[in-house]
Amino acid sequence: MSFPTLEDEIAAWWEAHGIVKKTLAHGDASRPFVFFEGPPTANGRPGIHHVEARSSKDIMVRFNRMLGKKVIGARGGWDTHGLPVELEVEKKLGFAGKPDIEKYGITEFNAACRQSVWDYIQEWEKLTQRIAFWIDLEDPYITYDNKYIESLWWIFKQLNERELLYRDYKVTMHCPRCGTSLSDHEVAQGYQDNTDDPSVWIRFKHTPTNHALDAQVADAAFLAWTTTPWTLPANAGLAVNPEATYVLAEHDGQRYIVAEALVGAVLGETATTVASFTGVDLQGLRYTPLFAGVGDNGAAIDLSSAYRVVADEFVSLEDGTGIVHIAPAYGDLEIGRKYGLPTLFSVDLAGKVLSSFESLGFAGLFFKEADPKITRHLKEQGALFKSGRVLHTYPFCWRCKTPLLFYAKQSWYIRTTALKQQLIDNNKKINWVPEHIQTGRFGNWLENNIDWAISRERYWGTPLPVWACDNCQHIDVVGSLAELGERWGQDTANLDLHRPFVDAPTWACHACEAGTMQRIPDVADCWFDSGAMPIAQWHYPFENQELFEVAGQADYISEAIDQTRGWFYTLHAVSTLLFDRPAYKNVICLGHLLDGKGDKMSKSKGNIVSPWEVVEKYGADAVRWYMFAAGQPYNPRRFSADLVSESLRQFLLTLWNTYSFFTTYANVDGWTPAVAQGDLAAIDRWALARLNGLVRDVRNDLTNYDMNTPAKRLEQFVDELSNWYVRRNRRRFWGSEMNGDKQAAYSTLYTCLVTISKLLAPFTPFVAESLYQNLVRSYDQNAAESVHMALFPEADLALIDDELIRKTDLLLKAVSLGRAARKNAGMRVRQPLSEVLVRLPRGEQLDELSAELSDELNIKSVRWLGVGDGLVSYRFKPNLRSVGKKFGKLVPALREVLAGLSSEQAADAAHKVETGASFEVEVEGQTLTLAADDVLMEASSPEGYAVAEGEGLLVALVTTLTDELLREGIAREIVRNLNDARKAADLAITDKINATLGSEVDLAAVVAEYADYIKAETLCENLSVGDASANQHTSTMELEQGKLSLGISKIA
RNA sequence: GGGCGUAUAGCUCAGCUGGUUAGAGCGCGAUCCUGAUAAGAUCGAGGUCUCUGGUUCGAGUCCAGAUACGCCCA
Repeated sequence: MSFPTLEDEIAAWWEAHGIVKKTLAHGDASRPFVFFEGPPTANGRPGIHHVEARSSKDIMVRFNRMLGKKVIGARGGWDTHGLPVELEVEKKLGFAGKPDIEKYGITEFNAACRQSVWDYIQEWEKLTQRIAFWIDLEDPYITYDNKYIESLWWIFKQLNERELLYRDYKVTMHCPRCGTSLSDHEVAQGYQDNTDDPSVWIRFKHTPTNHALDAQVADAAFLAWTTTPWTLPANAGLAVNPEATYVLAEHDGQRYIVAEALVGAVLGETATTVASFTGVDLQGLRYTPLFAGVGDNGAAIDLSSAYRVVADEFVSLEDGTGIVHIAPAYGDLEIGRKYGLPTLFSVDLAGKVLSSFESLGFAGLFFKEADPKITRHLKEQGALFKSGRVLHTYPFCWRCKTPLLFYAKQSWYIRTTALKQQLIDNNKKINWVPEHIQTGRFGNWLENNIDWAISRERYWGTPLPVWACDNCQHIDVVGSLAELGERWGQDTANLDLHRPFVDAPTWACHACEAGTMQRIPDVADCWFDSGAMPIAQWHYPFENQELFEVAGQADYISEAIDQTRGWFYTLHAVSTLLFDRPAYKNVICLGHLLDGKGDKMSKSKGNIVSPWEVVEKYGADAVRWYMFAAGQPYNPRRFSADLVSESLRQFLLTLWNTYSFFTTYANVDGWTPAVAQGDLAAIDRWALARLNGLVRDVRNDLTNYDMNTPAKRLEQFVDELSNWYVRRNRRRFWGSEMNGDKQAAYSTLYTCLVTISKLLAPFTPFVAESLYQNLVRSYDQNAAESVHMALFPEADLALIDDELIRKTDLLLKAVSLGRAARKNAGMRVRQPLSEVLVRLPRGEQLDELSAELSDELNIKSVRWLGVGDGLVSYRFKPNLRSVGKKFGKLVPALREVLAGLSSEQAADAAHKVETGASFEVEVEGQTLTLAADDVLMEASSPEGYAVAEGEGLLVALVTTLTDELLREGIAREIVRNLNDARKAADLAITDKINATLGSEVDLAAVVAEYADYIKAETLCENLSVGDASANQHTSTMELEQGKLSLGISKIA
């Protein structure tokens, strides 16, 4: 059995019959199920984690389609813009940064980017198909399409009209040499430990205004610490921790304000505390600026709100002075904005000190070189408390090793904070799997929402549709190609909406009638592309307006946890901004797949598992099944190919074996499902009860977006079907003529297999299809053409006989104990025994299943033990669940009292408990009344039997062997060995034989009594005793009496 | 540094509102069963449930703190 081969055949059959297309179109349009495909970029190879993600998407889509719904949005989608794409191309072209791109030409560069995003498209499509993630790959949405971009423009215009689009500073990590901002990812690559930097403590002299503490802190100075003296000319404020304690301390005749926790470290032990304050009280105090503040590009700036103390949680007391110098332009922009501090500048984008500081002698210096000069200047001004050097971690450009600047640049923002409450409220309407994301990671993120910095000074992306007047700064946001054409006065039909073509249209500003409207150079954050996909994939509102009414909000999406602040957020933000509703109703947030050692898979570690390797070896279904069954997909999980192999053997092969058992005999008997179901035996009713319970549960689980629990239920069921139902019923399928009982066995197993094929369809589409085609379509051409267009099974609740299921569970336990008892007594199962004694838990009886028990254990009779028969004694334990609440602290003593009951007391108690009556015990001087349910009663082993016990059950075997039993045992040994011989001789199961038993052992009595039995069991026509003839296959078997030779020959 | 999550047998994972001897599968050893089985059964070896403290008659489970790892953010 090769699953990969089977899958290839099924895939070919799907292809030949157009099944994927038919299925995608299938379903009741009045019951839509909307799915959003989170677009991957195809400029890298798909990994095994993509198999996980795509399987998780597929299973829910398939399931809902099988509920009869019409799935909308099952189409491919490709994310094509963004910095990662640009970097990839830069690398290929050997570029060192933006100047190289400008030199090369934006047209050519963007053409290269457009090309590069498809590098691995074929592999993505192949893998998507191979693992049967059924989406329309012929009509994907592509984020660089003009139509897609036009929808984004429409969104920008909406936002602008509602005043949600604005321009402000944003701190970026800037390389002064390359003249570009770096992405977080790039910055992370360039941190260097042990960077030698200055470490200076600065005095900020208090200035009295109208503050309550003015008098107290008169003539004192705030002490702040920094390792970047070059930012001091841009200082706009000082920050303290609102909850920390600060002191006014005297040191060398000077007064300083520092955090109490750091006073020793900063001022030394000799400092004396004059007064102390809570941080929040210092808020609003003012100080004398060190430098004259300078605005952006040297512009004059309103300084009325500058040079004061603010209080914020972010201030730490671990190092420094507990007072933090704030330079909004160089890293503290959020704080500056939060407290209304102006954004002052000291160096420009090339890292050179601004010319405004000319008179101080350090203008034009590179910021690192300016550090000592600035420090000396401060010393001369008396503002330096002390200085030194420090080794710490600092970021450098990963390309050119230049130290990076935190730099506030003008940037475009979407004012998401204006809709913070709506974002939070809409999140409450989303069903998160797992739940904790909703209030945890995602909820917290929304609570701390900051405006969305939407612009990037890059090339390959959706151009912001913002035109600005070069004279009066008037802004015009363009919402469509048509609008652009109108303003520009030219036809835009063939205009590529990418730089540099989109930069060409200009027009006269009608606000000032002097300037020219020119597009700002920025492109959009590519997260905006994917967050807007619900709208842009349909080119809404320019097309598909009716469809969008339904398709604009997803029933289901799924991606990995790293998308919380990525796609999950951008979808949510765009949908809330535009429509004030969540973009998706249900979301499964996958955990990451880790490698065999628990490490993250990454290219750099070289521990990526290729999906192809696993899929080719074990098949897509095995991989899919592993993804669903191996654990909750939202937990991080370890992955290795061996684990897939295990899950294949464990589940798919067991199922397959059960299925081949069925087909083998159905073929022998020419059985078809178009006949009456026959007389159901108890075990048939059990199987159908379990099956319908399974259907009910699996349906319910999947409805709740749980894919792991149903996978485990299916594993459990298939295991029981194979190892109990089939094993117990082999005899019913084998040999006898067709009758009501055999019919019942066939139809029961058939029903189970057909139902499983449908239940499995969302999980393992190939195997499910194979079973379905052979079991259903081969008999019924009117059935749905593919299992994937069939309806998901519905449970017949009337068949779920819980009582029978419970009893069968008990029976299985008794069987298991019986096998253990046989093992303990050294009694092989083939040797019949005379009697088994079984003590069941109180109130249980298994009379109607006793035949199953004696047959399975090969024991002639079953005797149920009761309290009155004197064979066993009893012992008691408290039933903690009920007794704990009643007796509390007495429980330990009660446990001892019960354990120490005399045999008379125990027998007496057993009689009472057996009838459901209560009994009394003395515990620590108190008389406690114990109801029957307050204790657990266990039977103790009777003497002289082979015994096993557990879970309230006791099984004891009578091991005395009579001659009669021994003869039967020998007969069974012979049957077993003859059947082995048949197998060894490669006979078909229906071949008839002649058999010869050797004469080494006297078997006259056995043969006389059991010849018919042996012949029937082995399809033997003639059974003789003597020497095997020359044409017979011979073998030898061991009996207690000695060796016995066997010979068999096939009857032609 | 912050938020969120994870930690149970050699491996991969269950363990419901606190309850009796903490389970399953794989792997290992032994024995057995079997004309569907690449399977299965029984027994065995393998656990200080990451650590420390607390609540409780009772903690893998609840609370607090710590450690390690992952993701996101600084």
